Amino acid sequence: MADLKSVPADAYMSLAQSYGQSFYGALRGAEGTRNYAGGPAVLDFNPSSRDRSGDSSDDQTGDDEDSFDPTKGSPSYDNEGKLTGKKPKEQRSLRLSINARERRRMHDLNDALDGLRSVIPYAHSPSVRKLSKIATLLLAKNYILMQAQALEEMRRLVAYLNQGQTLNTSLPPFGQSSVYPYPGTNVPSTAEKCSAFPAGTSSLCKHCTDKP
DNA sequence: TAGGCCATCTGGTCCT
DNA sequence: AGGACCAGATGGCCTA
Repeated sequence: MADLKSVPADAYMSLAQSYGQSFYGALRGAEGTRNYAGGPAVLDFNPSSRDRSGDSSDDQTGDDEDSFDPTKGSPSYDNEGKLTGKKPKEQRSLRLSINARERRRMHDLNDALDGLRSVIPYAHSPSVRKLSKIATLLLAKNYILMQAQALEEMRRLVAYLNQGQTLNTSLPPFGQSSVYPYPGTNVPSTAEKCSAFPAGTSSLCKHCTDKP
């Protein structure tokens, strides 16, 4: 907990602001919402201001042009509203290609996050909700700090054993590092999840924010 | 039903 | 020119 306390609240606020809308919330899972393999993805993104003759790509390849009809679309404009040289169909094709690439990039990012989840001390059973992205990152940071502290502890112990030096007893007993995300168990309760956040309360934790 | 979390699309910027 | 990265916007799903 100590490490998370070290993260200033205004840092969270600035992060929240940078993400806009409601980025922060409860520690919750999203297994039910992870459906990018054929997920919804059919969005009508700001149709009034953009060149969107067809719907959005909703497959993995990004080359879905079934609903695109260049004859129905307006002429090609750039982001300043100026006409561009590319035909609408070419523009659409390019856009779909870019979308697919971005989708792939985000999938890679999510795969990396899954890998991170798999190595941090958190319950991995199917009955336990998957950590959110932000919780994964925060707990990973916790875990790294805890490991660093444990390593330092071991070094001191080795030095003591080798040289007969006095142990620095200010450190907590081995394995009881204050930065360990959820001490004592691998299956955190809501309160334990809550305690992983700064100062005992956090806008990151719905359990905290629901407190009176 | 509101809020949280997410995937996706999109345009902008930077780099190769 | 094309790709990578980023952030904003949007809508869907889920939970309290």
